Amino acid sequence: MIKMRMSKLYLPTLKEDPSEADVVSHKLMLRAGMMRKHSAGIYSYLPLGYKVIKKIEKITRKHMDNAQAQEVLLPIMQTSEIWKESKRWDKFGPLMVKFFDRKNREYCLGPTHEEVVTDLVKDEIRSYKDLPLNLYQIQTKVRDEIRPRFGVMRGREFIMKDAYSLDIDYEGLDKSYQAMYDAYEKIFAECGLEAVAVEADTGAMGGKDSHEFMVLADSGEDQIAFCDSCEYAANVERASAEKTNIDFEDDAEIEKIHTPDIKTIEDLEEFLAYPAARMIKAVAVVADGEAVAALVSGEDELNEVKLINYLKANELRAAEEEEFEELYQSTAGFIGPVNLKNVRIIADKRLKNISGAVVGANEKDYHLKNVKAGRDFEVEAYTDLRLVKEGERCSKCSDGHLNIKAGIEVGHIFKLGTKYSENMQADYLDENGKSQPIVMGSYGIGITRLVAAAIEQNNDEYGIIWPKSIAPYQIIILSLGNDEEIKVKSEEIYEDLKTAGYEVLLDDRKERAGVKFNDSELIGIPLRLTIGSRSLENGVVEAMIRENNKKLKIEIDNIEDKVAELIKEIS
RNA sequence: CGGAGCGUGGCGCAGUUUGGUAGCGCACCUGCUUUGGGAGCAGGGGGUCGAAGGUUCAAAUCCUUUCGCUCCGACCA
Repeated sequence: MIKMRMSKLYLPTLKEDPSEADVVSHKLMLRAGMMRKHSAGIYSYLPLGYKVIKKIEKITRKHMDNAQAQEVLLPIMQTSEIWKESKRWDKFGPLMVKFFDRKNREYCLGPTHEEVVTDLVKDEIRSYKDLPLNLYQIQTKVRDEIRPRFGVMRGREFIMKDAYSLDIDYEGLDKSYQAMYDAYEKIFAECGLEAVAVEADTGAMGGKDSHEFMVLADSGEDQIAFCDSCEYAANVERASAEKTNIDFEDDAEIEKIHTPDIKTIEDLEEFLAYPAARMIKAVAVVADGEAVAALVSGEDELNEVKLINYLKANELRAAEEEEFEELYQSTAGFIGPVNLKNVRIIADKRLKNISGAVVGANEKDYHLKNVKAGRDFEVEAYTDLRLVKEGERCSKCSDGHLNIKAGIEVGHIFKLGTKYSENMQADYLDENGKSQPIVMGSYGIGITRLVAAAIEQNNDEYGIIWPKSIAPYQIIILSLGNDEEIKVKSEEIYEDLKTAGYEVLLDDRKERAGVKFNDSELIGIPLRLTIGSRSLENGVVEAMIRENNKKLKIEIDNIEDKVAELIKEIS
């Protein structure tokens, strides 16, 4: 058996917070010697960090295998052809690292593997008898993120478990999807994480249903709306709330008003003494090069994801200064829907019957009041475009209200449908000998992000507190002092516990007690056994449970039984 | 890409405003003491001050360019 003595372990811990980190998991992963940065969003994992990763991978494999998924390993280097076939070469665009080989053939480093899987199975799967199938892998993904952040939370290189289900029809997909949903719940639970499934947007993956698995943490980059009464939980990108339409029942004629240098809703509220609900906010965005004005109430915020989905656009960005003139014949701060030419106007459904509204006049320093929808302007469509807010009424049940919390997306599952199989001609023959596209799903878990999420959820002022299922070691033995008897006893206990099947780390370094105590807390090992002259005289060692930092004396004579008992109690 | 900030021994920082012999703490090496909560004393090693160019008798410090990193916004596991 391999001896893991701390004197030989490559574990460079840091006493001070590194200046490059300011999120707790990032700081602790560096301080605990789990990893080191190579470049922005790219890390080397050191022995301790890699051990945790392997633990999570093992748990993931177990539940994937139990769900009848089969592990494969797909190429990291992928030809541009398959991406062009699926029509995502441009969609993923700058997110992909692209390069040419010596024969001038173009490749990318795989940011995800839908294309490869579809390409792989399309020649092998000929009949409905070959389906269903679920293939998964655990592999490094490369995405040239716009902004890598928070250490391993948003890296440019990260380890992901990705699975792809292949079914004959949507009914089969529903089953495959549910199986993955269930497996995910088990995986996160076994990793000791509190994760919740929420309704999600499908983004660049496409498809219809989608759930994200979120670990609630203040440092999370996602906002999630939860109903306090029913089961409803959704990413705010998608969440909807019950809001009444706005109508001031005011038929007065439209009127132009001078509003010098009044550009924001707040300024207007003050200047006109009208509530924000009376204003219409027109947000100028350019979607795939096309000018769009999105209308929401002055008291609401535009939800860009909802807009992009309505438009079926690839890219959405705010209009630039010059574009207000060129594309909108308007001016920043005074844009409005009345007489807005050659611009697609999409409005939030709350504005459907609005009257008596105030809008920009498309002229510097002027607004229009008493504006009425339908009479003074037309829109292409009324649809849900607003971002939900804390406390609003739930759209699923009548009596609940929405709470908004931050979360870290650790898993995401998609019902892809036939988008890839159709674009890439992955067909099978059904019972009637008729060619049908394979119905697909895709399922991801960010393994390395999960490590960070686990730390975000389990830490204190002293360091990491690993849930025992993913801890790099379950037990750490501190051997204090230079006394020969202590060294011998420590070795003995160490060997016994190893033989009993535990993963044990022995701190045999020539360090002072304080250093050992602090390092053991920093690296978050669930159970610590301290062996020193003070306790040894009385035939006991001191145990400390990292979870609650409680200490107790245990007798050396029946140490194995006592350790088993303690480990069992630890979560 | 837009906005903000930072690059000085391995790590954390001071020094830059006002140009004039590169410093502090931690870590590291040697010796002695200490030894259950990040030790003490003594001695020691290590930095072309992110890079390039310029101004100057003289540049970490002033100017120009450039690269990297972090944070705030749009992307995602």
